[in-house]
Amino acid sequence: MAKETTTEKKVATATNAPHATRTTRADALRNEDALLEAAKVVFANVGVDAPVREIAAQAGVGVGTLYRRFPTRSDLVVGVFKREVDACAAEAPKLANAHPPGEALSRWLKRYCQFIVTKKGLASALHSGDPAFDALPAYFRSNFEPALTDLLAAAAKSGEARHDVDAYDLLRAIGNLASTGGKDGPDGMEHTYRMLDLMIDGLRFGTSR
Amino acid sequence: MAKETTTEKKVATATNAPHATRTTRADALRNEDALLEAAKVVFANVGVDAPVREIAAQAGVGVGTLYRRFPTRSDLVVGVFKREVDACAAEAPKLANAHPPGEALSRWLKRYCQFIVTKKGLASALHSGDPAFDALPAYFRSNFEPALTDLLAAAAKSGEARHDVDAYDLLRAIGNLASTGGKDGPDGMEHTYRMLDLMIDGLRFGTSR
DNA sequence: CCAAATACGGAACATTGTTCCGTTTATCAA
DNA sequence: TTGATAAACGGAACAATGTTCCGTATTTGG
Repeated sequence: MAKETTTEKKVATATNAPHATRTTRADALRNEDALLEAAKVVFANVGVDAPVREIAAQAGVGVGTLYRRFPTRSDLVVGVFKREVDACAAEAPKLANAHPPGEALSRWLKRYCQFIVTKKGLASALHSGDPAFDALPAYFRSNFEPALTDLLAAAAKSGEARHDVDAYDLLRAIGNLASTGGKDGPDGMEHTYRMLDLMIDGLRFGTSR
Repeated sequence: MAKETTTEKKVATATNAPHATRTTRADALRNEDALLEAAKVVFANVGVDAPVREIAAQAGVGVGTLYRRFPTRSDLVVGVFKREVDACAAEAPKLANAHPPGEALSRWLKRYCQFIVTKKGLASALHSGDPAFDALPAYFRSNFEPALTDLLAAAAKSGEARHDVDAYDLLRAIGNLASTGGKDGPDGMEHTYRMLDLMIDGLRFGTSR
């Protein structure tokens, strides 16, 4: 019968397909994630030129494993960047579920600020001319723009934001705002957050009169 | 002589100052220059991350000598940059002596274009955030602006250039012009030179009416 | 020409990048 | 469950480069 106990993902052809393609091993997936997490930490602490060994150690794997998954440093940088973009973008719908539209919007914009600031180290690498990074701006936009568009639309609908603000414009504006002043300023990120609040007030202006 | 073995570095008696400061040795000066010249060539061929050994070899000295004179790579980059600025700026008065004012002006601007193009490799290093490079923009300006100001003034006086062009504006404009399009374009530097000629024509416009 | 100061060269050491292969482990069919 | 096998692992070994150190050579001043 249907053998529901062995719900293998691979379809064996009628008689036999000895070992066409196995599924990627579970430990490999785990290690890939551990490496990205480790790289994120080490990049933040030591910089994007941190020794490969240190990243491997932080991930608890050997350098061979690192090189197998990420043959070049660019691969690792790209991986970390995309992972962080994914994580940040993924918070938008979560916040939208957990809070009123205006609150969700302002919380996510703050989260986005943090993303910008912590990725400042990577930003310089992105502008290094390495063609491996060419696709990242598009990735950035294709993830963040829809996320913010939804938040903005919901907030506008509930009267907590104006209707005439373009998501991408806002992403760029806040990106510039947060990339100067950084977390190492005289008062940490406070200045950035104050500027952000100002901008959020601006978003509200003219609504719900 | 009291103690044959202990006459180490005794303090000179009051009557004389034995060797307060010697002049730097001639070979040291020669080597410093050789290192800068070698670094210029190697940076151009291999990039600013070229191996230290290669630069030392090109200069015909040991790595110890290189490190003695330039403890960090930044020191070497700064040295090369300043040396090239000096060389380029120094040509202005020479050209002014050898040619009519208008000709001297256009020749020097062409020479300046070459400087910009060949230093494009260094330019990225300059914007790397290393504080060692902080002083270079000012050095650039303090050398080039007076040089060009003189050329412009002479050309204006002889009716070969208008009077209302600011030297620094012109430096920046031509710098931007030359830094895009570089020597590796489809037709070498020809495009850049054509644009430069256009600008020089613009300088003449409205004169000698 | 001599002695001292100075500079030199490059071997030795340190750090980091990269490859390679014997061993371990997860997968899957029986 | 088990065993064969592909997949993945770890880290030693090798390679490239950065940096230091010190015995030797050269220059300077007298």
